[in-house]
Amino acid sequence: MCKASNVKSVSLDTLFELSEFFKFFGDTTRIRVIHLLLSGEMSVSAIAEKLNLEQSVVSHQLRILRTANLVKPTRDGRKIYYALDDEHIGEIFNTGLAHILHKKKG
Amino acid sequence: MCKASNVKSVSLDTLFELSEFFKFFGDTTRIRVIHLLLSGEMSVSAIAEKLNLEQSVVSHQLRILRTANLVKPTRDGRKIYYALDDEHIGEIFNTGLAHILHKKKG
DNA sequence: TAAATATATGAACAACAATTCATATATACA
DNA sequence: TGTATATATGAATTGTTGTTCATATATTTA
Repeated sequence: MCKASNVKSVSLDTLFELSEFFKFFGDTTRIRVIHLLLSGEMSVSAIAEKLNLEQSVVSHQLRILRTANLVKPTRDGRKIYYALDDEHIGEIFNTGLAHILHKKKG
Repeated sequence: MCKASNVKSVSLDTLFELSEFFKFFGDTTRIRVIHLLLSGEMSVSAIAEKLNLEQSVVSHQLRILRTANLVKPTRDGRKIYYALDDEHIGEIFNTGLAHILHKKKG
């Protein structure tokens, strides 16, 4: 028998995946990259320059995001342009941002 | 001159806070606690029992969430009941969950 | 094909975070 | 007041993660 509740029960497995998913947003470098890509695709070198980061730092973090299918690379010549690959990313980013901004106002 | 964009620019400082905020959701233990508290307040021992975790593990993680004002303790006798302290938490949890569930379906 | 440019990646290192264990604090009750 | 119960916390340990540095791969162009 289940207790009545308005909150859906979530499997242990899904909760684990959920925490893994939030981890992608839980790093300054990655969140800056995500924020940048919200405005559109950008090459690795452009990202590095814009964020004032070493190229290898950006590449390493892009690999993490790419492996998780959060960003998608497209090669053009010797440049590789990265774009957000999931329509939910902006929504999650903005939900968190709304919280932070709301908190700042007191 | 600014380039036209539909995406709000966010300060470095705010992006850092945002990533720090998402970190709270980026741990299995904490996300399980948060999920549990979505149904209502619960004592430390009840949380530990329900999640099959050591009491000190739960207390340590609750301290992290408490310090960030994500949960709020209320003492009743020798028990301390924890409840979610921020109305946005459920929203963020559900936004992430929707993404995970959507992904699972393919 | 050689040089230059753009990106990726492996290994080492450093920083950080979660758990464990022991113990401290606080409350209730006999 | 002494004991039991509930929770918190510090220290040590372990596991994880991000960065750095060196180098590899891929593409373009001279």
